[in-house]
Amino acid sequence: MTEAATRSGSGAAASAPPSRRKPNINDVARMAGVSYGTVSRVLNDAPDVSAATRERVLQIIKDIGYRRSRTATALVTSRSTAIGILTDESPRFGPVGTLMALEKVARQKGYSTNVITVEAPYDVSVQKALDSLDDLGVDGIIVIAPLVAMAAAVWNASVRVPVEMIAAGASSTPNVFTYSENQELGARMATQHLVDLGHTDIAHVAGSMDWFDGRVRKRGWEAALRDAGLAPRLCLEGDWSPKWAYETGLRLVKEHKVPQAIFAASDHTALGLIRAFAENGVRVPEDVSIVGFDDIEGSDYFLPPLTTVRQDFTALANMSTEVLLGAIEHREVDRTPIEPILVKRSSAGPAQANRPPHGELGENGACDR
Amino acid sequence: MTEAATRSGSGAAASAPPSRRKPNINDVARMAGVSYGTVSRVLNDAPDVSAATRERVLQIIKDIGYRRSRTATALVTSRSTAIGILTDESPRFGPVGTLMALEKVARQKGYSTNVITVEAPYDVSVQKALDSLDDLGVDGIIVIAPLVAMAAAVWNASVRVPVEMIAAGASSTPNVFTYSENQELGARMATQHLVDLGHTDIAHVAGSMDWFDGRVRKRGWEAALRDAGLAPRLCLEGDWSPKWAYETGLRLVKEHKVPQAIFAASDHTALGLIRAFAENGVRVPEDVSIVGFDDIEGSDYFLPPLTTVRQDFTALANMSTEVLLGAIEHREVDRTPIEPILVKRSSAGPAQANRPPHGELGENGACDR
DNA sequence: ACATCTTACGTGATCGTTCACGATAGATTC
DNA sequence: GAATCTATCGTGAACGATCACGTAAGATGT
Repeated sequence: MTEAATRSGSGAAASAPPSRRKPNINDVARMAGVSYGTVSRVLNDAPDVSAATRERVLQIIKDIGYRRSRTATALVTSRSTAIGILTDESPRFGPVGTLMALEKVARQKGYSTNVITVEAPYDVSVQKALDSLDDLGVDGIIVIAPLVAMAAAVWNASVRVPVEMIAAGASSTPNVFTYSENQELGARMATQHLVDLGHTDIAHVAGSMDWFDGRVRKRGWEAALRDAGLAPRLCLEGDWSPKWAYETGLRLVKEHKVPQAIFAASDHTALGLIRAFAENGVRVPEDVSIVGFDDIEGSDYFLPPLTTVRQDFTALANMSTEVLLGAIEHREVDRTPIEPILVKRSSAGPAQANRPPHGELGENGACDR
Repeated sequence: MTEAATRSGSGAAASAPPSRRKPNINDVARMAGVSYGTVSRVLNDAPDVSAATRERVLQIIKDIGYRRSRTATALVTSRSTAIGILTDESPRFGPVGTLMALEKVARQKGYSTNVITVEAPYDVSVQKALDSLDDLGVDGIIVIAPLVAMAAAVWNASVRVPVEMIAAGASSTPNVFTYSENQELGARMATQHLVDLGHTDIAHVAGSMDWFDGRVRKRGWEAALRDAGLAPRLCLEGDWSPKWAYETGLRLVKEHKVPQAIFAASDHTALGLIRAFAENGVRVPEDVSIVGFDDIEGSDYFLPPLTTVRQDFTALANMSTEVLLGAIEHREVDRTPIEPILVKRSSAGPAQANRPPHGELGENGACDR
């Protein structure tokens, strides 16, 4: 642990420092022997300034460490080059990954970010957050809205700037446009993988239908089954928690309803399932194949390592900021959704000939609770 | 999925909307029949304004939906009521939890947040980020600095505003003061729990010594052992990953060096260890007791459910913003660190009489790589 | 009735920029 | 050599607030 400040400026942690006033555009102008207007021109790479003076001004700027005040610029231009990000307060895997990626991408494109988290009940918190963001003068807003209720609040809110919602499979409105990764495709890929392995009895242990992710992953599962000419059978809706999944797994075992294969709506769900099965001598993947969704950290070290679907948050962030910036700057951009990828590990194996699909349950297509 | 905008303002998603200009302080003044100075006074609850006009102004403000421009206020007061948060780009459990909690707490105290993520090499990215935050005009900065290299970069940087670093066990400098949860205590509690269970051969599968967390958790383990009159034996330093822990666990099994009990530096580390043991018939907790650190989501559904140490991120965020705001507003605040809590589940059990501690290895206190 | 003090409000300057114009100089044209 | 053009630069106003003063009217004291 080295000591401290080798650099010049005196830090201000302890108490009010005498630290010299920050230089402004007039200081630069004076030192360069020009007017502030000219400095402003070089700052904005505007024409009408000779190469010589431009060079001189630039040099002074570097010398005295001048930095343009974003506040003043924002005030006069009424553009802040900042975007607002709204997200749920729970630090869930998907939203957080998206958030971090979003900040990085936005910064690379010259935008700073203002993050505000919201919580239920959304109708009040979302409008308040949107207003705060508006106060901050953001040029546009990206809402990470995994929850349907949260999205609804956004739809009903009023904002003066462009709003983009990252919500899988949600529809756009005149006020709010939507972008997302193609999670339905991810779910299809997961299910298709199980089909390819020879399974015919593929259940879905779903997430919450209060979440777009839950809805759309279920839809993907159904679609893949349909494409394969298979009937959807067992489908249980939960709340994403390992706890619920564990209890569900226990019930499945007790009622002898463990299917050949399961597409779990998330890795956490898969985790609970696996534990319930392991405790009861049901082997994965020998007795039941499982594929998850998310590829959370550690999922490659589950017992067994989990076959799952990975989303590319960086790509998602890239595309969605591009889309928002396009709306802000009035240009058309491509909006094709990101495709997730299937990560094959060992929790899903080939169908066993000696273990026929159970036939006593599952009213076609219906999802139990 | 309801339709759209029930509220007044016309959203701006599609293209440039005609949306009426935002009202400013002069609009309010005119409508209330007073001068902008008076409006400013009611805005700031300043004296020298009669109850009647105050009421009238307030009503107008509400009626026309006036909201004060934070930009203009920031410009003239040179205070933004915003704080900057610097964090590592990797969405790790601790930092992310802290980040989310920080935003919420700051907002509740009337501050908005500007988040910037940094990545290695830190010496350049940190100074750049600090400068950006300065440009944004933040009143203070909180750095979530789990990595020693990141903290070093902060120490060497220069900033004009108060900087607080959340870094477990790091020391304060004149420029940068430090605050953190008491992770050493957490590690002591974890180790002490193992001692209480009757174990005498307690190893530490550590995190990375490039992280404060790694350093301080190891220190806590050593201290607890010392207090119990036990000699520190096996200690392996890793990189937090389940992968490394898994391989380490495998090695331990192969070399017959599996200790009675292990304090794992993180839940992810514990996860890798458990898998290696499970694959080789070493039972947890019967053959080896394990306690982790973090209480990540799902750790209660590991096989077996993990005994671990939980940190209260909300409390941490509360205290640390309080400390920063104290520095900004020049008042003294209490700085006693937050205490973590031990969550007892089933991965740590009583020592077995029939399994004596191995004695053939571990050069006292030394940590192997 | 005069001076003085309060209370309530208006006014001007200011923060650090951008932007539209106006002004100056030298170069070019006839 | 006068007129016009172009390149370069300076100036004033504006953005939306805050804050220190200035000032008018009514309350108070003698």
